[in-house]
Amino acid sequence: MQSKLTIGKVAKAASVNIETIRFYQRKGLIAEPAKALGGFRYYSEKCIEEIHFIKRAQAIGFTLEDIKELLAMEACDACQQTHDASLIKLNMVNARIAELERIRETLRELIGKCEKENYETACPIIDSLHKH
Amino acid sequence: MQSKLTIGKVAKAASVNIETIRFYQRKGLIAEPAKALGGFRYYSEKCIEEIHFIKRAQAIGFTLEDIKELLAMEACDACQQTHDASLIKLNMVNARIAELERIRETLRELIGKCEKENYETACPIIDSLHKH
DNA sequence: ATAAAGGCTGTACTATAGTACGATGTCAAT
DNA sequence: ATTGACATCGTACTATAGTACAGCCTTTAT
Repeated sequence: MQSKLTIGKVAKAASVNIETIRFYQRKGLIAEPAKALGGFRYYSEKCIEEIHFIKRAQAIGFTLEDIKELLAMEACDACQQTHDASLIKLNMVNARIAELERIRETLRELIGKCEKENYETACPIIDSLHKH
Repeated sequence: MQSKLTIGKVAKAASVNIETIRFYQRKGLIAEPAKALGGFRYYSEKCIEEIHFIKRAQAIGFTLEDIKELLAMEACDACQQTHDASLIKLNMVNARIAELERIRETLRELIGKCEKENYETACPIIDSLHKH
C-alpha cells in the first residue's frame, strides 16, 4: 500500500515548489483537500495531473488567470469558448512576435553601425537613443 | 522669461506620470535636483531628454536595469560594452521570438483541430492539455 | 521515546515597471 | 490675502508568478 500523498510528495511528483501548489490553491486553480485528523491534507493523484495541466497551458502562452477560465470552460463543456480564447491568445502571440521583430531590426542596425565604425567615434547606439 | 520647470511640467513635456519620474529617481536613473528655497525642486530641459532616452531604450527591449548600465557605459565612453550589451539583448530577443513561434505553432494546430471537429466531440484543446 | 522531517498558517519578500494617495507645505493668480 | 493648483515625502498598492520563512504542530523513522 502506497503512503499517503502529502503536499511535499505532490510537489516532488509534479516538479514544482510546495509553495507553488499553495499559491495555486490560493488563486483558486486547484482545490485544497479537507484536513484529515491531525491537520494534514492528503492529495489524490489527480492533483498532480492538474498541476501538469497548468504547466502545459502556461507553456503555450496562457496566464494563470487564463487557465482559471479554461478550467471553468472545461467544467461546462464550452469548446467554442476555449477555441475563442485560444484564438485571442494566438493573436496576442502574433502581435508580440511582430513587436519583437521590429525591436530585432533596430538592434541589428545599431549593432551593425557600431561594428562598422570600429568603436572609434561616439557610440552610435547611445547616440541614436539621444536623437530627437 | 519662461517659468521654472517643476516636476509636473517635466512630466507633461515628457508624457509620463509624475510618479514615474520620482520612480526613476529612486532607481537612480535620473538625478533629483537640489531643493530650492521653499522646498520645490526645479528641473532643467536635460531631464526631459533623459526621460526620452529611457523611453527609447525601453522601446528596443532594454529593462530599466539595463538602461542604468547603458548610462554608466555612456559616462565612461564604453562603446564596446554598449555593443556587447546590445548583442546580448539581441540574442534574448531572438530566443524569445523562437519560443513564441513554437507557441504559435502549437496554438494554430489546436485551433485547427477544434475547427475541423466542429465543436462536437470533447474539446481538443482541453484534451491536449490533459494528455500525459 | 525521541528527534528529524515534514505539514500548516499567515505574512512578507523577489522581480519588473510603475501608480495612488494622504498629510503637509508652497506657489501663483485673483 | 486668500484660494486653488501643485510639490514633497513616505508608504502602500497594482499586475504576474511565484518564493521564503517563522512559529507551531504532526508524522515517521530510529
